[in-house]
Amino acid sequence: MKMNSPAAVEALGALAQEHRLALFRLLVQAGAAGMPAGAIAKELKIPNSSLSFHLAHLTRAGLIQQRREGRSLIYTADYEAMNSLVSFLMENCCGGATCAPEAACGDDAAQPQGKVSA
Amino acid sequence: MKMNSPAAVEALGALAQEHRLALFRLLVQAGAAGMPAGAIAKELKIPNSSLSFHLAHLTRAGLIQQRREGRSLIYTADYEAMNSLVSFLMENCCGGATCAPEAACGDDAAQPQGKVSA
DNA sequence: GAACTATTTCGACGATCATAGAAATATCGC
DNA sequence: GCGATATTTCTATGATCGTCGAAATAGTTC
Repeated sequence: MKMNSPAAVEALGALAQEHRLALFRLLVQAGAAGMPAGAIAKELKIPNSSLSFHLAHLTRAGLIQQRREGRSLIYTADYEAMNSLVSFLMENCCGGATCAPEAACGDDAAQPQGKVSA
Repeated sequence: MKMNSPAAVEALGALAQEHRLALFRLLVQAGAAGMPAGAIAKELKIPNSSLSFHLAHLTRAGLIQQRREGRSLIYTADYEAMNSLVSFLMENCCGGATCAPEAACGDDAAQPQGKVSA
């Protein structure tokens, strides 16, 4: 995915909030298995309506994705977007000197290993 | 540097703004040489007062640092803070599977190579 | 198709943020 | 100390954001 300034601002803004940051990190750690909205709300201890607002915010920013599974909506972190964001932030780091691996995660390493009560 | 949730929220919030993001990336690319406030204002085409606001914001978030050089204040990106932030974001990525280099930039690679009119 | 569960949308409130001109502060060179 | 340059603080205004109860929507099961 190609990252640009407006998209990066949107993504960073989405992450710049306590609940959304915790939410995103939760999904990052959950791996490809993801988590249903209800479980997230319970984990983060916030009302469903608030969670929904934050989920929509992160989704709009392209940081997480949604899939339906039964009557639950499962959310997963978008590792590609995360990597793009990080790469964008570090672009030409240190004036072009080769110094950053520029991050890479999930593209082919995100195997499901978490528990999901599906 | 140890990163925690409030600090990460502050850092992300600082970056979640068009001008500040451009400013930070400019400094990231400027390397250890950094840039004086005036040059930044000219580069980003924003009023001094606005720039000062944004510089203070990024400084408070711990993402940039300031040093005096003559009558100019030189700002530099704090690569360590940037790396900490990225690492925090990717912590236990993919459920602990080894997949991310977790970023590294500047700690010993940020050699001055830009021009500074000192 | 009705009862049930999971999740989202609506609405209203208070709080925080971005902007930029004008005035104040700091440093320099003489 | 004075004039000049560099940067910050002050101040005011409009805009955006986070919260969460209540109602609405979507999907499941029988």
